[in-house]
Amino acid sequence: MTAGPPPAGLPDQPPGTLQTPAAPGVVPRIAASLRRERDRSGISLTELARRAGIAKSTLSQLESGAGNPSVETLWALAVALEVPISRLIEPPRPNVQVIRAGDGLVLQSERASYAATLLASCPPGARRDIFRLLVQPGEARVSEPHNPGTTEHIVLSTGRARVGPATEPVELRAGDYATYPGDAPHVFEALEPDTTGVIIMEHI
Amino acid sequence: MTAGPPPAGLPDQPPGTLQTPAAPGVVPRIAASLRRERDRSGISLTELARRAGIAKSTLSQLESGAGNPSVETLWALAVALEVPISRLIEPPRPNVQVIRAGDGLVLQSERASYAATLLASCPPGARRDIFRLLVQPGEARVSEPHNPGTTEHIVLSTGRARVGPATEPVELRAGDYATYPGDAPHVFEALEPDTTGVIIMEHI
DNA sequence: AAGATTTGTTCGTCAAACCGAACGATAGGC
DNA sequence: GCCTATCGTTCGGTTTGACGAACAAATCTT
Repeated sequence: MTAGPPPAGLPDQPPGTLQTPAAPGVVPRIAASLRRERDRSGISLTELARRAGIAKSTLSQLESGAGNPSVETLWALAVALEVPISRLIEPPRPNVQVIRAGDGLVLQSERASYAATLLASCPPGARRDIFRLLVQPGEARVSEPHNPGTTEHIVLSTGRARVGPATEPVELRAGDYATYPGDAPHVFEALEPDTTGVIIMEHI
Repeated sequence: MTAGPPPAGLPDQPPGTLQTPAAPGVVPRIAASLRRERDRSGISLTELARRAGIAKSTLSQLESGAGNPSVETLWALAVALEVPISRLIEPPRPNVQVIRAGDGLVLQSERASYAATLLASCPPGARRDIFRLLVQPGEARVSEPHNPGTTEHIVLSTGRARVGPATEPVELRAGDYATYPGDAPHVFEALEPDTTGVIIMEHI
């Protein structure tokens, strides 16, 4: 996105994520994230600090919102918590799903040759969408990049297809599996009639 | 990727037991990322520092590898560069990864009639495993409950199967999708030869 | 009930992240 | 030629993040 002109100044939004009117500092979010993830793993503050190799006093202050940790500190915490660091920094993934909730919703392409059925939309807590694909040979379908951090997984059920990053697609046959970044342009082109598959879109 | 991808933001360390005295790798990666992204956007160091609202001396040292910036600093830079912050911190994710039908780590059941191939093991941060299934008719396979909170999703590719909670399985045909709790006993029984499918095990 | 652990917090110190200014270097403009 | 502008780097000074120790409160032992 953003071929947009660099509007002289204004340090505004988190890139690639949504905006919140009153730009909330990064710090309070990190504080909340640390709390949340630590609670989730059921581990104590002392123990987490020990595993991360940082002083518990530091962690205490970070969780209490006084902070602004260095990347190394935050990285160590992310490792110890076994979460990607982005989950500590970036705002909780907004529901910017292209698809409205509802079962069996079919996303018809402009061309009728491409049909994606939403099987399980991303519920709160999970971070993935699951689609069933049914595609006919023809022009390759080029997908625009999704949210940053998105990863796509494809398992081809039947048929043959050229799949992957627009720059380096690979050919898949029935049973083959491929994964690639979903936040870069990518393609899906059926090479046989009634090519079917499953796509898991994972939002890290 | 038979061994899980380390992509989601953690270094190559075994989750669970780790002592990270110093986080090696993070700072140089940030240095490289900053250079790269700034070059890509074609703006000067001075200008970037101005837009990010930080001293150019700071940015200079960061790009030269001396550093360990605070998150706020790094965030400001990510905003100014119009990239998600993860692009500055995390190692570039690998592009396409393919597991051909027949390849991959196969989890053989006691009975040879059930074969599950691990396609994408749950990387730290993500919370799902993806399997390819190839099952022959015969005795139903009963899975013991997994971790609490686990949800299973199944998309049947070919064949026919009885799937679901042990108490109330349903019959699926090619293309059908089902989801059910994975933390309760559940079954999978192929009703036709060479029944194939995809299982997503989601660990909330 | 008293002692022993473990919980999370607060305080003083040190190292370093950040800043502003000054620096030599390179590239136009008169 | 010289002057000016911008490039990126380097040098003191200030701010502050991270550490270790000491702290009170809760929990487990004995």
